[in-house]
Amino acid sequence: MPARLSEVAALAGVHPATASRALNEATRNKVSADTVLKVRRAAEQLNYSPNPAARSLVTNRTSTVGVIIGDLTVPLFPPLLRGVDDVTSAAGYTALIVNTDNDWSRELARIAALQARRVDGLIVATATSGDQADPRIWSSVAPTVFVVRAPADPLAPTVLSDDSMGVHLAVEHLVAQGHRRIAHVAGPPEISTATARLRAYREALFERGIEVDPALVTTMDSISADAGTEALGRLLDSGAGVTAVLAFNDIVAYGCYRAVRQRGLRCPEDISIVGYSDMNGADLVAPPLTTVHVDHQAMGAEAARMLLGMLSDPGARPPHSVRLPVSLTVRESTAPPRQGVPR
Amino acid sequence: MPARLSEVAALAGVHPATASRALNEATRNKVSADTVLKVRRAAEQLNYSPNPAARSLVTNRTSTVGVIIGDLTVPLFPPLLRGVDDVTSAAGYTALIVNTDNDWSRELARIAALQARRVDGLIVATATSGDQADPRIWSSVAPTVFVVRAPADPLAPTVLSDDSMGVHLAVEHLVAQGHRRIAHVAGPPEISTATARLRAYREALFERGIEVDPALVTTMDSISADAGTEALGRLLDSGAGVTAVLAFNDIVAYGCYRAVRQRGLRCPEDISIVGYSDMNGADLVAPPLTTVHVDHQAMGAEAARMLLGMLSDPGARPPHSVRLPVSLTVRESTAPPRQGVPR
DNA sequence: CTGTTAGCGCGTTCAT
DNA sequence: ATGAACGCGCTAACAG
Repeated sequence: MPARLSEVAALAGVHPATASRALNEATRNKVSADTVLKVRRAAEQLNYSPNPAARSLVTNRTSTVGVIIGDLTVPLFPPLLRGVDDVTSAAGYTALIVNTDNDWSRELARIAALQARRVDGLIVATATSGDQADPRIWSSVAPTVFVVRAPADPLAPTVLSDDSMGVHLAVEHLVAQGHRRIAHVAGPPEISTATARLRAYREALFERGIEVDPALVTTMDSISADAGTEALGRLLDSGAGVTAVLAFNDIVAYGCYRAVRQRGLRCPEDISIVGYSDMNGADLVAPPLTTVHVDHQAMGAEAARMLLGMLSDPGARPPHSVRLPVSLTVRESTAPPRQGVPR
Repeated sequence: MPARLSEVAALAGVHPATASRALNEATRNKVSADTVLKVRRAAEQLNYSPNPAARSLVTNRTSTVGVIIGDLTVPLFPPLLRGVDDVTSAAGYTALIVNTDNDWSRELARIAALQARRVDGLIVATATSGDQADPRIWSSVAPTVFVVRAPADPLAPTVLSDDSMGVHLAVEHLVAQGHRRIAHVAGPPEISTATARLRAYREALFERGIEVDPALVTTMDSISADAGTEALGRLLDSGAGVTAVLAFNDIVAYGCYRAVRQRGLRCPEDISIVGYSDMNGADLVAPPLTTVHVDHQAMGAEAARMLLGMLSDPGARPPHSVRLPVSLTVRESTAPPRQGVPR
């Protein structure tokens, strides 16, 4: 049982109210310098830490934020949570992390649990662009920041990465190596990032004066290695003359590896493959994957900073959404096409 | 602002204390059946949920448990947390997850934060067998269950997986395919699982009447793919005549893949490789990895159950530690040795 | 079975 | 600058 404020006050020889004022940043100036010192000493000596329940009860805040994610085993989430945790815990907040399993009813249940816990704010990484994603579902619970996935309401505070930039970097890299027949294995259109990357892919080719051939795009209806294998397999068998592939993400790229191998082709000698995300382990596969590096930790940190800003100044207008830059990590899954660089 | 208990009571036409009794499982029997009904109806109508701060203040419990892990990006943790979360949240508890980054000072700071939050219990997945790991550091904060890693005190409640069983399954599989020269790329001796697996490796060979050749064991001083590449490389170059390798874990196995490839050998045709953990993605590498499957989700769930048991009956003696069984997932990284099965 | 009373540990008035 | 008094929302002890 830790010490109470009254014990600290007694040891310091002051009234509990004074001790409270001395210990709290905001009210410290209403107390003489040396009583502050006495109280702090006493607190330290007794190893005092305020009872958060008692504090919550009067301040009506919990210093907790809920973080809603789909599936923790998806490799983008651990670094994202790390980023969130770094800034929240530095500010004295605790993150309550919730796994929805990408199940909407489960998500609703967990939101209710977070509400019951009286979280001060919410960081949501599960919003999809299509369905029932009315942002009020979250923001009626507490101030909310969206991250990684775009919410239905474009005005809601959001932290995304720059998909357009990533795709342009990838295409740029392939084109510089001499590729002209660059395929795209796209994600399902109800995922906002899938449509964004597809659009950027077309743009990037167009800007470089390369024919945008619809035959070079396959759309998966789910995101998995198997879907990638199947999708690229079709493309390869169609005789479209592909020399390079931009996969929707790293997992799909792994599936593409398999499709290439199954046909007795080699990566990168016969086909170059570029992933997206630079997930944990992308350097360990064979060949090590060239991929767009997304700094998910920075995204989590930025989302947390944004949310804490909203909490510290509830009156202010919601902050502008941001789109963080990405970079290209070149490894060994890309090389010039067989026939060499045309001149 | 959610409804308060007094409002529910007013709507139901009873005293707040009665409403409280009606709403709480444990005291419900002290109230007539139809007042329970009235109160529940009122609560539902007002969308009542009790203020956890107020409740904590009087019950002196927070219905939270702290979960301490090393690094969330290590793939065993996400499923483990999932297991913890499943059972804790079903019991009305919230898990507070803490990343120590495998940094001891950071761990101490986070333990302090959890203590400040008044967690009811602790699940610790970071204890190493060697150094400063006095279990009292944790158990002085709250009742504690250790999971995945063995604490210094063997009597502390712990959930481990059966390393011996896993190694025996792996060796059994290799021997059944005709391997006799089975190497082991072992982890550093200060990791408790490393010594356990090494011991089991020797045992398993011995029990099958196979020579235990010290030249077939390399010890890494850190656990990484690079260390695995380097370690198996030495073994391969030593001319010890290895036909199969048991790696400390999957990551190390990936490193072993590289060592094999670098020498122009092939897996599994020239060298069979077995991993340990069956981490996310082990089915996606080439060749898909044969590995000992550890059910980390089950371990997390079991640890949580154990902890909740301790919390619900503080008087009882601490529960016995358990060691959960593992299984072998056979994929394509193992095959009979080149010269075929000797008879 | 139900109402009354008290108090959990704090921050915040309002006096002094 | 400090002390006194109050109340946040809830459960527990005690009456009736």
